[in-house]
Amino acid sequence: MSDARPILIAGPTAGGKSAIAARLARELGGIVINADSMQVYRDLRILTARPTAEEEVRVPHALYGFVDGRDAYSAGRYAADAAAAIREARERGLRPIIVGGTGLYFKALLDGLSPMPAVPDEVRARWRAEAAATAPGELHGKLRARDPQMAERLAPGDTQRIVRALEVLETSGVSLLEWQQSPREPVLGEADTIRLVVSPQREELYRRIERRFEAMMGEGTLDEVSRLATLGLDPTLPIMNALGVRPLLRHVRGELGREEAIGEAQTETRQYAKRQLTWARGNMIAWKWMSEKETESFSADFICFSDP
RNA sequence: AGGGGUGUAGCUCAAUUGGCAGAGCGUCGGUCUCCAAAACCGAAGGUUGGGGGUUCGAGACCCUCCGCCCCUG
Repeated sequence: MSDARPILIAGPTAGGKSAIAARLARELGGIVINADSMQVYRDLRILTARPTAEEEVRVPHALYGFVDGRDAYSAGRYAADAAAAIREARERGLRPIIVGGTGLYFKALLDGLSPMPAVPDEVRARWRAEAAATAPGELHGKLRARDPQMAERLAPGDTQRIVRALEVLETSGVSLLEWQQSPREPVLGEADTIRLVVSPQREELYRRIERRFEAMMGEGTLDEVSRLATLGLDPTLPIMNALGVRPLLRHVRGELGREEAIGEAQTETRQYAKRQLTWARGNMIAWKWMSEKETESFSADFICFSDP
């Protein structure tokens, strides 16, 4: 009998996850399912290191490049989309290989998300506008007045979460804390998965990040960023926060030299990789940690180590 | 070679003209239940180029050596 458990592959950006996922999918008869918050968008294929069209032909892929950059995707939508993708993979007899760098998306799959009210765009927009217009501590004060327990848990400068708490409270009349305490329903049981964290040593990882960004420049990422610029998107949209977008946009506008823009983008990427590793250290303790190199010899006896 | 300038944290620069060596960025660590490539919190880091002198006290003033920059020949 064959093992059909989904394989989850997490780890820092540029660490070599995608290559492993594609190889496993090929060898095990699987489908690569995205777990990356930026690779869901159609725009910026090169900059977000999304698989090429040829790769998607060679091996089945799902949840890549299917969201418009004008939309704000979310962990909640991901949990639903990934559940559907896993279901469909099983119907097609394909083993799910879920790969990506977004820790929260894996958490949403394994722990589930508490049910949350749908916040109307109007409410969300109003609180965000208020957040932008007031001093950082002020918004926290408003939350403390309405929901002291929730305010207690949030740093006064953490505008994003304060806005979230305020919008949920306003639309539902119930504290976000209460919503969060309601039971969560995982998409996948941890025991029914094989989980890998792939990462080279820090120094090697940083070298790879720097090399990869140079390669992206060579592949024409500047063109896709220029194209993005012409869309005139709201700068607060997630796609506009993709690593490298800000410095490259400034370069396209002539506000920043090419080398400086590259340097800033590489720095952003290193910082992100560090955050990913911090997340993984704290949240992926029961995962199998390995470098890309270590994975080269493992696929044959894959089942051995993963099935103690 | 002569003249001028400059040297402070990994980088860019402060230090009320002699009175406790700081900031931003970077680096490192952490938080995190629906924007997570986000948002936020914290920490380390210095023989102030070297040596000598003046002074109760020197990053600052004096001497000297070294490095870098500019001008002149």
